[in-house]
Formats: sequence, structure tokens, C-alpha cells
Amino acid sequence: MPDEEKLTEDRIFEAATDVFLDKGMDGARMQDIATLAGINKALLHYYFRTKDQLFNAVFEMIAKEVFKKFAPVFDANLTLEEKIRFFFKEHIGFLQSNPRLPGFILNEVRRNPARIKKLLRNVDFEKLWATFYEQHKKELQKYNLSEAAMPQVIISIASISVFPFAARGIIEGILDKTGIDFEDFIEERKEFAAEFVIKAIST
Amino acid sequence: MPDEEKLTEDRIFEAATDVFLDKGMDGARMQDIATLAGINKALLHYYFRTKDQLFNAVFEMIAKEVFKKFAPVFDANLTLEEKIRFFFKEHIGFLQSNPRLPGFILNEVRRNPARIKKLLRNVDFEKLWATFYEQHKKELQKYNLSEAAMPQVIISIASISVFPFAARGIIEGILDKTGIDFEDFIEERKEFAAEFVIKAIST
DNA sequence: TCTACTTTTGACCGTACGGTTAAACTTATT
DNA sequence: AATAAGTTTAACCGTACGGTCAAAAGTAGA
Repeated sequence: MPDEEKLTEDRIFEAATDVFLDKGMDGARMQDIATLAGINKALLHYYFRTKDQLFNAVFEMIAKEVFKKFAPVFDANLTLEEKIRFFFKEHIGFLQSNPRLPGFILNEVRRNPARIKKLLRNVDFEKLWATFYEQHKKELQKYNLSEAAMPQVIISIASISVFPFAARGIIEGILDKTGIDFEDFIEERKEFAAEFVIKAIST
Repeated sequence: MPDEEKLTEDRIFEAATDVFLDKGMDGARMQDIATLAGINKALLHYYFRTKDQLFNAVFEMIAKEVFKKFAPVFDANLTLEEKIRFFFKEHIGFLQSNPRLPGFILNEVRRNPARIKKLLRNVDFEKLWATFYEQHKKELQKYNLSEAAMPQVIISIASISVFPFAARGIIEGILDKTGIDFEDFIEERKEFAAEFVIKAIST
């Protein structure tokens, strides 16, 4: 019966995603995943033989979803400034809906750096940066930004977007003491970050 | 014999720091710490009754060390630009020597957000930002930066400095594919980050 | 209804881990 | 040398956890 089979497996997958996002691979318990999926631990092992196997499936799905969100940076129909504004609005918005992703990914990559290599294998970053550079050559040259500076620029952009979520506990703690709500801070950041970066690169 | 007592406890503390930095609280094994310290597991429990107790001691020490490194931002004798350049050189330099700190801290705060509250309790951030704002009032006003924008600015600065280390696995993977060495990238970043931020705030 | 197959379960296994205990060893004091 | 105190060890305990197994329950075709 392919129908219920699909259902059970999906329920497991969703439960696993939830638990892994919260506790990480080390902290997650197979029993917790089974309970959350409303099934038995043995059945969990029936669908995904080992914890590693289950974790890998979940991690791969999540990582792909995350990296996909960087794609707009390499879309063509916007000026550099428009693109930066669009990116921060979209990307920070995505992280607002999935605030646990950065911490999860960062920690699991740290736990097993080999894992990320597999995911990056098929991506040609050199070409990606070249594409980005070509798209905005005129603007970038006007601002004295060489192709060699692209990694620093792109990683700075990623930092500004992702870090507040990765360091949420700390930042929330600090903002609290200044009477600022984290959600408000993040909402405000969409625009702040865009203007910050635009000014930074357009000297 | 207070001399050897001190020695053993110190050896334990160093071993624990090392193992916790690598594996985190969840992944660390008391046996590994004992072995690395060249002692017996029972002796480990003799000095630090529980794993939690040992971890807390290590975490507190590390967290203090990290936050201390943000102090120069609130020192007075430099112009805003000088301060930014000095900060990135010092802070990224510090992380070069302690590359495992960001990932460790971020993950442990995520695992137990309550922990950070205790550390932040005694810090008056509102005053800190006010101080910073007062020190550079003229420059900041000239650039149309209000006191309310300070959190966004400071957190952006922290992001740019810390994130590459927190996401080292991913970034290393990406840079590798472009033929860039992580160490070189970081060295270059000290200056890039400073100029980037200076341009960003001085419209 | 019988049979063959997949799905689900409860009970169980081995082990890794945090922690304890009681005894041995070391050191300092008298 | 005797005693008391702190230090170190080997052996052990309880349990939580990942994983297995054999049998039960459900399903579908002949």
C-alpha cells in the first residue's frame, strides 16, 4: 500500500527534521523522533535503518533548501542596488520563517566538515562569481571593486544576513537589555543591511 | 600539597577546554577528558563533581575571554575610523588564534540560551552604546547615524568579523573551489572589513 | 479462505557513558 | 613511627540509548 507507506515515512521525516533542528544530531534521541511521529522505535529503524541514515536524509534536504535561497544573487534582471535590497528582504525573510536553520547547519558542518564538501561538489563557485561580476561589471568597476574582491563582498553580505540568527541567543540577550525586541530588530535589519552594504560598495 | 593539587586541576581544566571546544558539551566524553589530562575518570569527578559543573567552569572562562575582546570598541583615544581598523585587526587576529571559539559559543548558547543571560546580567549595554555614541557623536551625526542605529551597526561589525569563523567549514569549502586559502582570506579580511564598514557608515 | 507479503509492535540486547565506592597510596604533622 | 588528611586508582553500578528480533497485525491477490 504505497499510500500509507508514504504517509508514515513522511511523518517520520517531518518529526526527524523537527527534532534534529532543535537538538542537533548529538542531542537528538531516536525515541523522541518516534514518539513525535506517533510510532514505535522499531518502525523508525524499519524505514531508516540507522540514525546516521535518517540524519543524512534530513540534513541534505535542509542544506539544499538553504543554499537555494542564495540563488537570487545570481539572477540577472536587476541592478546591483536593487539586487542587494531584494536579497536582504528575501533572505532575512526566509530566515524569519526558519530561524533554527543557521544554527543547525553551522553546528552540523562543524561536527562533520566532510559532509559539506559533498554538497558543494557540484557547484562551480568560480563561475558563479564570474557570472555575478560580469552582470555588474560596470557598476563594480566604477566602485573600484575587482573580481578578486567578490568573495569578501559576498561573504560579508551573507554574514550580515545570517549571523544574527546564528547568534540569536546572545543577540536577543543584548537587545532585551536595551528594550529592543528581536523580531523588530530583524524586521528593521532588512532595510538597514541593504543600505549598509550599498554604501559600503559604492564609494 | 597545594602545588600538585593546582597542577592536576589545571591539567583537567585545559584538557576539558580542549575537548569541549572540539566536541561541545553533548559530544564530549568525560573519559576523553580524563585520558587527555593523563588521569583517571574517578579523579576527574573528584575535582569537578559533575560534567555540568566542569562544563560551566570552562564555558564561563571562555565566554569572558571572548567578550573581553569587544572592549576596544569602547576605548576613547581613537577616531571612529581608527577604532574600526583597530578592532578588525585585533578581533580577527584573536579569532585566528582561537578559531574554534565562535562555533563553540554559538552552539552552546543555542543549546542552553539561559546560560548567556547570566553572563550578560552585569553588563549595561544601553550605557555601553550611549558611551560609544557620545564618543563619536560628531562623526556619527555627520553621517546621519542615530543612537538608535547603534545596535544594527555594532552587530553588523560583529557579524563580519565572527561569521567566517562560525561558518568556517562552509566557507573553507567554497574558497577551496576558487583556489583561495582560508588563512589568506582571513588575513585579507582584516583590512577589507575595516574599509567596508568605514565606507558603509560614512555616507 | 488460504497464502504470501509488507507494516507494526513489544520485548529484548549490548554497550557506552556519567557517576560512585572502597580501598590504596602519598604527604604532612606530631 | 603513628595518625590523620588529602589524592589517586580499579572495579563497579545504573541507565539511557541505538539497534535487533520474532511474532502479531494488516493487506492484497488467487
